[in-house]
Amino acid sequence: MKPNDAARSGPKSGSRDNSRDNSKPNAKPKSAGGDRRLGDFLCFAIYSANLAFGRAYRQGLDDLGLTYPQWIAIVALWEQDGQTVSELGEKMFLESNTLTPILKKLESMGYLRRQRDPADERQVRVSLTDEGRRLREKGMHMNLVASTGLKPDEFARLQENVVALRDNLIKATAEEA
Amino acid sequence: MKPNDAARSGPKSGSRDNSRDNSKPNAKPKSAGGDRRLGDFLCFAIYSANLAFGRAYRQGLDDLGLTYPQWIAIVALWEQDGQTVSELGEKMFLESNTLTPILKKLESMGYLRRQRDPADERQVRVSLTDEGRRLREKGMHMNLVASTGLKPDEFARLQENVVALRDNLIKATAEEA
DNA sequence: CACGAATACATCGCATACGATCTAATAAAA
DNA sequence: TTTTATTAGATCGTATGCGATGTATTCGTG
Repeated sequence: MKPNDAARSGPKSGSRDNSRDNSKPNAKPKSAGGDRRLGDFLCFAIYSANLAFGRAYRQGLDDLGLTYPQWIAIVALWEQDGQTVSELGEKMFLESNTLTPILKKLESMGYLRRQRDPADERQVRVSLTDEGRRLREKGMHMNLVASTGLKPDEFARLQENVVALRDNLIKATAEEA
Repeated sequence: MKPNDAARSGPKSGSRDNSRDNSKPNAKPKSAGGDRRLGDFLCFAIYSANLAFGRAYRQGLDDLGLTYPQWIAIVALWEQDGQTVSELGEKMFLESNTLTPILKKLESMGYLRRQRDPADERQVRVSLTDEGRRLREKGMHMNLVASTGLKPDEFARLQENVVALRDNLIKATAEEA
């Protein structure tokens, strides 16, 4: 089978039409209306930084045999055990449609238990098993990437600003509903 | 929305202290080993901020009929047309396994063309169609969320720090290979 | 108590991410 | 010039995110 039947052949002379070369508008367009370059988007900086973190953490997570969201769930449960799916979701900023499969997977791996709350059968309480706690301890010793290249004060301020940004975005998004 | 406290009437093995206290060691554990709370992880701040951005942008993107990575691709191609898949991937921090399906989708929507470079048939050059450019212009006028809640100087510094963080992570990850 | 509304999860479909692997085309070496 | 290695995309399987929807349980009101 051909690797690609589309995108093949074409009138396409050697001149690749860089006619559209917007490489340098003029001055800083900034937040005017939108003709900004990719590098000017804060959202893209966050998006790509998140990808970078995922890759930086991959080795350590592979050693644990976990994915990133799985690890987050373990950490969150270690902080407070017996949370409901909703509560856990609030902390992880995820909803049941995303969280349930992750929790089921972790349960199948033996790291946690999911059980309906007898007091309210709608709710599912999630709690770490001993093995899950051991995994969390194991993760302690693995310093998952320290190479942020930021000075301590920059690091702290960055952390605060990112959190503030996140919370503002969430608030603003919720408001316009 | 969240009336009850967790930790109550757990059906599980009784003696687990739900309120997992985590006894503050003394000072900031920081980069020590890892018994940090979720909120102390910079990676989690970035991760959740990225989720927040995705939600904040969703309405505007829905109006365009695009997803977030699709929109990024359009923006990147508008900056420079006729890029190869690799070049585009470098800017978007994605590889062909992720990028190809996105580009194929955008092609099927009529926003871009994918054609093998006659000079090197291994490469695929991607270029916006007129319709793709129109979409980019349309996106200009939609100021996708301004509510970061940050003062301009904070915003700029945050942007720089996030970019620096990302690049350092990538460099560090590449080095240990 | 009946019954519709609200709540808490779960399921489904689509769209990323990404490791592993494949193919075709080109480059490098023998 | 064969042979081999490298390169650029594409494909596949797995795991998120998330909108839309389904289902069981509980709540609220008459």
